[in-house]
Amino acid sequence: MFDYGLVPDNFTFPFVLKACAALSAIEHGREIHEHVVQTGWEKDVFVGAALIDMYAKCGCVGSAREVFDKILVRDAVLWNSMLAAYSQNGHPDACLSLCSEMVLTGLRPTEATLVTAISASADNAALPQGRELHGLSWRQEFESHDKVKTALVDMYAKCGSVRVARNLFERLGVKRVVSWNAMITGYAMHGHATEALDLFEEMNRVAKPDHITFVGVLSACSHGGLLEEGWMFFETMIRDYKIDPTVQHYTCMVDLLGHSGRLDEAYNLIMQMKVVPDSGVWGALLNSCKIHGNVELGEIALERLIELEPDDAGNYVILSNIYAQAGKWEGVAKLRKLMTDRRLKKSIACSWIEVKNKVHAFLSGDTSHPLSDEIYAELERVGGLMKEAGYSPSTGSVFHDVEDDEKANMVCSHSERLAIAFGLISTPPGTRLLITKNLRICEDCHVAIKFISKITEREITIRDVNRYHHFKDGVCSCGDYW
DNA sequence: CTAGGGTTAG
Repeated sequence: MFDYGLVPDNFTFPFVLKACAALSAIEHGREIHEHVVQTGWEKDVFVGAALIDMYAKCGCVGSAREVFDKILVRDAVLWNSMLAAYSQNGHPDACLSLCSEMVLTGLRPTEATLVTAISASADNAALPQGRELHGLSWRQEFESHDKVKTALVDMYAKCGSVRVARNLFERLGVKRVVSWNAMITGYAMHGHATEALDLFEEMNRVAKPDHITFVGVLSACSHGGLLEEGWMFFETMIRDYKIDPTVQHYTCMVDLLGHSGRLDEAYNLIMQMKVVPDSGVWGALLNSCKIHGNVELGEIALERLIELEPDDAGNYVILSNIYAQAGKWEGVAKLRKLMTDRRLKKSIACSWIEVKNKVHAFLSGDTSHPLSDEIYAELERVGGLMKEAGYSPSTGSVFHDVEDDEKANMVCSHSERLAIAFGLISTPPGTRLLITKNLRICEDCHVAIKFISKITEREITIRDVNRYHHFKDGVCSCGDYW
């Protein structure tokens, strides 16, 4: 175009920027951005939205925001692009606060605004926020839109209300593949394997499952420990549905084999698969090694994980736990040194609970809550009842568990226990407690919470980093492997 | 005289 002496205009840029976005070609994108500035189109909302989207798809949220801030007369699509930029780059909270800012300017949200914001609140596992957006959808008369409703199905499932999700799902006008996928995946993460598989059968009569559907189905099998069924679905997917397995499918299979204790088979599967193994696959293997106490494969998995994500402290901690369980203290010491040398800090454990539409957050050993004294008193009271019922804090491996190993003899002040105690004293008897946590639940807390659920006759639901645990009457829905 | 562009759920 330049060779012909032509100057691009406001219609040219969006096309070119879309191409940059599709290729994640950031250098080209920045070059085009310069042309935009030179030709004076930087205040155009169409060009601006395309620029924001390009930067977002290249992972440069900061640059996207600069573009957004320079445009003072904004339309809804410009806002939506910026919301999506945050959402796609793992900043759901920024997405949500920008959404309220948008609403405050008086601009009417569009379908895309709601879909983006609702999915951000799903990522945040923030039920109050999600509910608020549900209300906003009603008021703006978008609740009947199937896209918005599917986003709500996903949000309610991810925020712990599977039944509400199912209800909305049934009220969808047209169930599209994404809608089925949202519901199946929702059941899977709650460990409701039967419901997920029943829904898959039902889906087959009316829609064609895609590769995401199978991620849901396979993860349902793995969370439910259904080894045979998992293999059957994996094979049918390839043979009958002609879907090539992706890393995500392999991750489910590794998890499935690993959970059943078939670690060598899991390792062999990774070695022979035709796609490049990512941190998810090796992470699944490492986690299975932790469950079954396999030091040798755990070491291999960590080696690969260090190559892929050297700064993720969680991986080192898991292998360290495996060493500790096996009594290999020199291994524990070696990893601890490795972590200090690399200046790696474990992420701080945090749990939060919603009570009366308000979120209360707790850190491990936290004493900052206004009701702190009452919370610790309740922990002590319940702790006494637990001892009578036969609970004794596990020793040994707990000293080096996922969080707070310095104060391991005080495991009873782990963040989830504080959140539970707060829930117990601030809700009527029998109310279900819903807690979200940023890390895995430690072994000891898992045992303890089973006791608490029985003693207090409460249903306790905890969302872990990767799945839900439903504690009821002394049993957890994860069947004790997670 | 006309056309053509940006955002969204699993």
